[in-house]
Amino acid sequence: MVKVRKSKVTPPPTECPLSGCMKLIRGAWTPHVIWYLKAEPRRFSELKSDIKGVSAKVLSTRLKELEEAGVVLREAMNTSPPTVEYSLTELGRELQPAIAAIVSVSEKLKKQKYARLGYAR
Amino acid sequence: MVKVRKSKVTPPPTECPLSGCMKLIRGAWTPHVIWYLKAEPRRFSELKSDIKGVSAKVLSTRLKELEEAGVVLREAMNTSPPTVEYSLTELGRELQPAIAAIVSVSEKLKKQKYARLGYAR
DNA sequence: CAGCATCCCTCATGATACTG
DNA sequence: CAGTATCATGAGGGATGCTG
Repeated sequence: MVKVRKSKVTPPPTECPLSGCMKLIRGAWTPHVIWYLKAEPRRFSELKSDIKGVSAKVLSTRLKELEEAGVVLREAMNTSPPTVEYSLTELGRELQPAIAAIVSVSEKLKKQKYARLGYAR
Repeated sequence: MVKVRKSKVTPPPTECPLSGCMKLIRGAWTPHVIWYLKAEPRRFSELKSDIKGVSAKVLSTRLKELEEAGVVLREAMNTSPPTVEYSLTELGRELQPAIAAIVSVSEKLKKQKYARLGYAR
């Protein structure tokens, strides 16, 4: 009989903190949005062309979710034609390094994989 | 006429590095797997009970993907009954802080939101 | 114990068209 | 420009049952 060992990793306090994490980065394009907002505020259509392949509907949905979560700030400018600028909130900016770290790891993994397969040259 | 400003964010070298990122953390349970492997190797059924709500099928799929990607190491122990231990590779371990950072931000956002709504007490 | 095979079903995404 | 409405699709996920 194999005994199930007790996990040494403490589970989150109330309910899964990872759930919150998942809600934040849910959606295929969420990392892209945060990525492209890192340097400066961007308008809707700018983001849409920054992020190749995203549809207006999905982009709009993500932006609304991120705004609701407190990651992104939406600011309608009183110009003609009307423009809207999106930017990262202070907390939103804290997500940037995390995403960068994941990207970095995935880059290293890619290289490692090529080497493993002998595609090094 | 509104001019579309050039983005100052450099797009990834060859093709979207964020795609690689997405592939890494794709799947609802991927962060959980990495989270629960951070301290020590875990067996399949241990992980399954660590991660409440995950099905064997999905867990198995994620583990296979992560192993294929080079994030997780699978080691079959020659015991009876057979046991299999999963652990993080060196690069896999680099993902841990990133996930922790995202969790941290999501916790802060949650508190901020409660405060905003007046549920502070 | 450690999975794989199957069936089903929901949700996110994509495309298209339209509005303020 | 900055979206919303509607429809169609399909991949990911859950449940169950079976194998080595």
